[in-house]
Amino acid sequence: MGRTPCSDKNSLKKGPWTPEEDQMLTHYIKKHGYGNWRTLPKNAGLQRCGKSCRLRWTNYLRPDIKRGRFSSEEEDIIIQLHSILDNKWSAIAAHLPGRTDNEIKNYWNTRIRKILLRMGIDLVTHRPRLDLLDLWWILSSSLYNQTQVFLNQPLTQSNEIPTCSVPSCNETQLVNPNVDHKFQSDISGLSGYQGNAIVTPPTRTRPEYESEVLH
DNA sequence: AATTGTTTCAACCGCTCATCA
DNA sequence: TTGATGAGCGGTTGAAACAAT
Repeated sequence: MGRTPCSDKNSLKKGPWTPEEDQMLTHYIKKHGYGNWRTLPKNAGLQRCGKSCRLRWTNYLRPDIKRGRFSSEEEDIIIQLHSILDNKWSAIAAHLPGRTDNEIKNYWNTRIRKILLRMGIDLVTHRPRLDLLDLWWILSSSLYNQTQVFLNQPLTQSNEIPTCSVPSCNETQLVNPNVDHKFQSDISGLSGYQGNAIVTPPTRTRPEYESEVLH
């Protein structure tokens, strides 16, 4: 069915709110409550649609809004709830007093999401991405073997790099393939990740890791 | 100092759901 | 039961701020 955008009607104003508009909306709601959002803008003397007024009020003007950076405790909650609720931002926001769904959604998309991706963690399952793990496994094992063979072998006249086969899983220690230096600093600011995925290199074999971490 | 690239976040859009006549 | 309407949600956009070169 669909719905025409409210701003198409009566050439209502769009874009950033001015301090005057904020004041008019706040004053009206404090005096009358918000009741019907559709009729509110007209009653409050605003050239905005009800939807825009509701969004401005709930995401910015509401007196109980908590502004500023998310604490590490809040990050913990967001990450853990996201693993349960997925992108149900309003449901997640219900557990974080003073935070809006929009704010949490933005925070997830701009910060946490990137960190988890860099860690090689699947954003849907909150588990390590095994496709990346396998790829890294093959590449690193191959490189390791090439190095060992090369070091143990007398120099050939042609200086060719010897070829080698990929070892079995049991022979190779596991580290998280996507850990880099930037990640180390990111994760230090992400105390919340209790996730299922961080592995301390390089003390475990892959089968141990899979049985311990992935299940 | 100027330019370019990246990040952040407020705001919009389109859709679904709930309610009511 | 059905269609109209309002509220709310999640995805996306774009401008401003900031960082890097």
